[in-house]
Amino acid sequence: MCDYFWQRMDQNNQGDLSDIFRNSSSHTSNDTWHPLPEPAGAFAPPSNLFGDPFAEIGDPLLGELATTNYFNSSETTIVKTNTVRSDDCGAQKMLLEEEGKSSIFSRMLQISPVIAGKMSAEIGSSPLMATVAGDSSGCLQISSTRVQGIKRRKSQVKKVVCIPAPAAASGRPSGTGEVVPSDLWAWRKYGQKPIKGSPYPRGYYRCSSSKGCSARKQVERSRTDPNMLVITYTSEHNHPWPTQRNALAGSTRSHPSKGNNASTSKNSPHNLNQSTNIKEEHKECSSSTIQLVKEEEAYEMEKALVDPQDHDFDQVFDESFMMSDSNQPDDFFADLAELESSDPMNLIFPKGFMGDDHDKLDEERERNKALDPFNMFDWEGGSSIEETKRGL
DNA sequence: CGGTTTTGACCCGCGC
DNA sequence: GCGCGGGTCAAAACCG
Repeated sequence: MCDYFWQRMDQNNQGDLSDIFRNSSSHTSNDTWHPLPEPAGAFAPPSNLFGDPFAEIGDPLLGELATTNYFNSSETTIVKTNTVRSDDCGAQKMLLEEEGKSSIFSRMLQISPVIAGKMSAEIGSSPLMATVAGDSSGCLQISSTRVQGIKRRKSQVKKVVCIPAPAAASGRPSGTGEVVPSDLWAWRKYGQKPIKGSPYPRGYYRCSSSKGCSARKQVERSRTDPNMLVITYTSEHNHPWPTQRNALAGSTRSHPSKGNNASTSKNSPHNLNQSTNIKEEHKECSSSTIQLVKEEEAYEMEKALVDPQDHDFDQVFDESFMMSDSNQPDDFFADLAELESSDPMNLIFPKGFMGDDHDKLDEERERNKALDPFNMFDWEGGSSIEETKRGL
């Protein structure tokens, strides 16, 4: 699958997926999807690794989500309509017309954290608010949205990620009852507020990986679907991904399972041992939803939504992924090893984990299963995994 | 000791 | 100007 993918990436000089990826940096507030003249190939290293994580890297949270069977892609479809509706994130969402094919985006999301990150970045870089979502029916929604009715103090870029809440009721809540999935960034909670109209409070987090980093995120439960967490990323990181969490003390205090080692090792992205159950848990979660939203100033979404470029966009994805299998994280990481180390994921995965030795691929495959990148998506309710599984 | 979470107070933008 | 609601601050407590 991945070979096919990369081959295509190499063969197509225009109009292919890489073009779409690469378009992120070229988007202005008015342009639409269009290929760039650059030759295709492996993804270039993020030009702004220290800059906007939305634009190039993609948030590790998203990447981790992307590399699992989190989406049941075999059941997903791309939906294209001209419907505009309100979504949970306070934005309007436009769905894509149903293609009757497996979702390119879902496959994309399973292919690579990098790709998925880039994909989300591309969508997010669009002047439109873009949403990639798998709804409860298994449909993956690719949406262009525009915030309306959201009060904003300043003009700022936001990215909204909607993910299934890790069994809030049974999960190991923090002191305020919220279960927050952690990503590779170190976040420090600095506030919590009850939100009008929502029974669930909103938590405010800022990046503690680096002093001076202005990246922030807000975590709240969806008011319409309490099983969903809405994570809003604001501002940007001004530093690369942390190779190790610097947050240990406070981050584990609320864990009732603090007696075991997981509570202290969970924060290290290199410690991926505790996750078979987590992986299985999310495999079962076919109704998951990811929504990537990048908010910019008001934009004419309607125009873009009828733009013929969209068709090319879909077609490109279809061509690129029709041959792909849906559950190839292992293969992908094996293939990924062929990529240059400029990939930001190398900041995350130990070299061995990336499968740099193909001869040992098979025997390591089983082991890698336990090292599913999703494991880094560390649901803080580690002790509640079994409860979560029972709940599903 | 250095990191976190918690939580009430404060600040700010917006609508009336 | 005032009130409301959301976002942030900062002290206290907690944790490894």
